[in-house]
Amino acid sequence: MDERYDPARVERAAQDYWDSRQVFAAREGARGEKYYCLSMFPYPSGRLHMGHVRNYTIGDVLARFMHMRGRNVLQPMGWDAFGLPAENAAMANGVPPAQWTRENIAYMKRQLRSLGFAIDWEREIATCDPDYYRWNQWLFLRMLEKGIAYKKTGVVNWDPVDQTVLANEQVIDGRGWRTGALIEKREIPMYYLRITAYADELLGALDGLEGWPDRVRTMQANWIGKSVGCEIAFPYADDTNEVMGAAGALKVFTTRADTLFGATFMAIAAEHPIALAAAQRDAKLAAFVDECRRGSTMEADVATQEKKGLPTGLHVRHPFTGAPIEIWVANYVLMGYGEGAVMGVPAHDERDFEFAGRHGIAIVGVVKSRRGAYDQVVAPWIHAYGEYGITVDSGEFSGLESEAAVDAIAAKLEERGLGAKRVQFRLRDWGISRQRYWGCPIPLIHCPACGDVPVPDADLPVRLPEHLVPDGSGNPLAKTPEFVDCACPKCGGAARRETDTMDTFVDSSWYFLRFASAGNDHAMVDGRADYWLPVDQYIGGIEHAILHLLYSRFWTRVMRDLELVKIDEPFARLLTQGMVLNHIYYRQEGGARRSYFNPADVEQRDGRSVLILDGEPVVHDGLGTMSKSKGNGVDPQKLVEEFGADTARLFMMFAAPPEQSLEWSDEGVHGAFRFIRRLWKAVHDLVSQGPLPVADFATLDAPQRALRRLTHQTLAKVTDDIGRRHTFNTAIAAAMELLNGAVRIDTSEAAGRAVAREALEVIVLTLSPIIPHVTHALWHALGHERALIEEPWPQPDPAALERELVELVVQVNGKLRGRITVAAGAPDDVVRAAALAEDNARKFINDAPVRKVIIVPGKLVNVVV
RNA sequence: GCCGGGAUGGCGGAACUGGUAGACGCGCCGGACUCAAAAUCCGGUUCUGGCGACAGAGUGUGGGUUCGAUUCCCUCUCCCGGCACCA
Repeated sequence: MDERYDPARVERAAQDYWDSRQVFAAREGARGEKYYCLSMFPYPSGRLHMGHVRNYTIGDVLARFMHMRGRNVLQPMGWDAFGLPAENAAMANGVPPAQWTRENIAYMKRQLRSLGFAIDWEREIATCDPDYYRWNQWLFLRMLEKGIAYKKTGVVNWDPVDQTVLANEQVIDGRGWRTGALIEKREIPMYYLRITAYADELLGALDGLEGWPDRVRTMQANWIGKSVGCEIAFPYADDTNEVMGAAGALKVFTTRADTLFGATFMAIAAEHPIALAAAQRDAKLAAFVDECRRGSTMEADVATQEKKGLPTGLHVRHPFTGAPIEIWVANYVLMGYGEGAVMGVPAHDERDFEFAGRHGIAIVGVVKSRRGAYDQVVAPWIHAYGEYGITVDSGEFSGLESEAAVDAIAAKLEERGLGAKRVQFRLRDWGISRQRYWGCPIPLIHCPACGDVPVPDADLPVRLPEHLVPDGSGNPLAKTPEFVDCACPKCGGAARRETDTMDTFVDSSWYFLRFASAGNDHAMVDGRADYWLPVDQYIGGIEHAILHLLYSRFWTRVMRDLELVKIDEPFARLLTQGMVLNHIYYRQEGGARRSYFNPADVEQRDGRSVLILDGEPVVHDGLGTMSKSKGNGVDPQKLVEEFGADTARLFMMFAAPPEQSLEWSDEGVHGAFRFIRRLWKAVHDLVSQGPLPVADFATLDAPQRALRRLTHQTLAKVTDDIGRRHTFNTAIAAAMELLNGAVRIDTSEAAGRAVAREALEVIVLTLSPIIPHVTHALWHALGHERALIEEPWPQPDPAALERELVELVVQVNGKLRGRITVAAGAPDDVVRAAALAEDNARKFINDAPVRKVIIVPGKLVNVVV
């Protein structure tokens, strides 16, 4: 054994061993119970960053741990390879997205390999490969047949200068990132997936996902947002009838039908048909509708913008009193949600209250709070106004509890055909059309004679041409006749191919199934998926808590209903890793464009941030997730080259528990390296003292017994920390303590060496999932023939854990005053007497009468005086 | 704005079910080794007072429950994630 720890040599040797024996190639039915361990696959942005290292190390630790516990482990890896950054890179460098993406994949794969992850690379997939995305297309056609996929219009960000659709990310303060032009909303036809048809099931099944963090389940439940309420139709008054050209009614949805008699205005979206009709004869209104059309489609922007509204001069009639209620156009009402209209009840809804206050609309209180006594609803808004209570001034419904009033009003509305109880979800259908090049083509053909015609299965995949280079003005597919021009599959006439591509969330909604059916040319999934699925442990960033995970749950159910898989839920257990954060710095360029700078290139000078290169200031934009678009990623490559993969892995796992977000800093990386070197030296020193003795643990002296106890305590703790708690940082800390104990033991005699050896072996075995390379070498050095990866996980020896004496803390009135040592398992009266006799405690008891003594076994005694 | 999460020494963090606050590591200070430096090893390190034994304070803010609160409840502040076309 070398005296010096040489990470590069050690890591090459270990990786060669694993590779040459195909240790991580998973086979269906081999070994014990299956364990499918999956980390979210990366977008191939160019280089790994520390968030990836964190994510994949967590997965690898669990995969290797379970391997040692005898499970048949599958840990695959692939590439979420379609998406916007490839198009941006193409615009910047003139390189086709396909080439850029494949080069990135090659580089990042080398990086992943150098980190020594126990991945079955035979199952690797990239979503930009036709062999993969043909099944997106195939399933989309099945959804179309079943009515799960359908076409309707949707709103997009339109850049009028570039004549192109922008992603939300490309809209900065309402302007296009390249052109700086004011963005408009534009309605275009798109394809949608009917996820709302599964809303109830997706919500209900959350209860059964016990292996998921509560916070994720809560977020999903809130996102689906089931509310039971009432649909109410307000018949048009004569003026509205006239403008709309026919009699009708304005429909709204409300959860507070009990406040119906307090409705003093109606608010409709700018795109609502009544708003459009009214705008035709009112220039001011037309200008306002136009203003609403500009600006962001993002909910966060809509929710924070100043709430504006304008009266239409038109009215509806109250369904019970017949009183006229004026219709307003409001910028906070969204056409895409509910009916695109809400009833305004200022007395009992905070947002309506503010709106009414600003526009001088009447406030009519119709519910009296049960607890808070208030006579009248007056500014400022208080919480009690919005509470349930007893209805007043509500005609025949007065004097009811709110809950009863909702039911009574709904029943009466239904009787009159003016409404009914209804369930409303916040969740909207999933729009999957993207007006972009680098994605999976939607397999449809538009024929002037036959309409929208699906591409026949036999013609799949519709291949994406890979040589195009986008220039920022629209989708290059639309300008490529070889792609667009085609024959109609039905009539054979000239037709145009659909040029929209699919949302990349489609790609990631089922990749975990394809890993389990890798290489099948004839089917999307096969029986192997039934063996491996569901994923036993899924690991990924908390930023995916809603969209990706919800879409995957939905897609899996669609495949279940098509009898392609047998599971309902794709992921049995979920670990949501916290973000790795770094500072964000940028400079404003032309248009709305910002160029970002890596924090490593920025320094603080006289209290401001400047670029080291030119000394000019940059704007600090807080902390954020490491990402390519913000330029704040940290490449692990230097770390691996300088200290090795084991140090990088150990440091990352030691820095914080996995679920916690983490501000990046490489302070402390020396500590991780130092620990590995200390462990190496400890093993080296022990084995160089001569042959390792066979242990007789029955005749140990006190320090040796103490070390043995520590060894087995540590083993139990590390097993629990890795296997149950997933707190790798505390597992590592415990192993460090054990090493501190092991190097202090006297090894001049055989018994001491035996106890030290046992301690070192426990460290090597239990840390092997985290630092697999160095432990692979050390295991051999400790005299073992068999490779560490083939060893089972060790069991603690209960006999080693026994102790005769325990130390208890003595408190007086809850304050720590002293310590006593008593026999383990001593009866309460003995413990009590010892505590009352403790010198320092006695000073604080000071002859006062003892009112109570609380004994927490093995921990403390609290004397209350 | 809405939904979810977080805040503990100079720094990362520990305290798992309400029971010793600060494990482990970094940094820093002192010492050993060295011609010297690096590396390594030993000791110290929440703050205040005290030579010390020890005492007082202390887990973002303000309140509450409890014999006892970092942990439970309420209020506020700041930070992070998501908000449907970043992935």
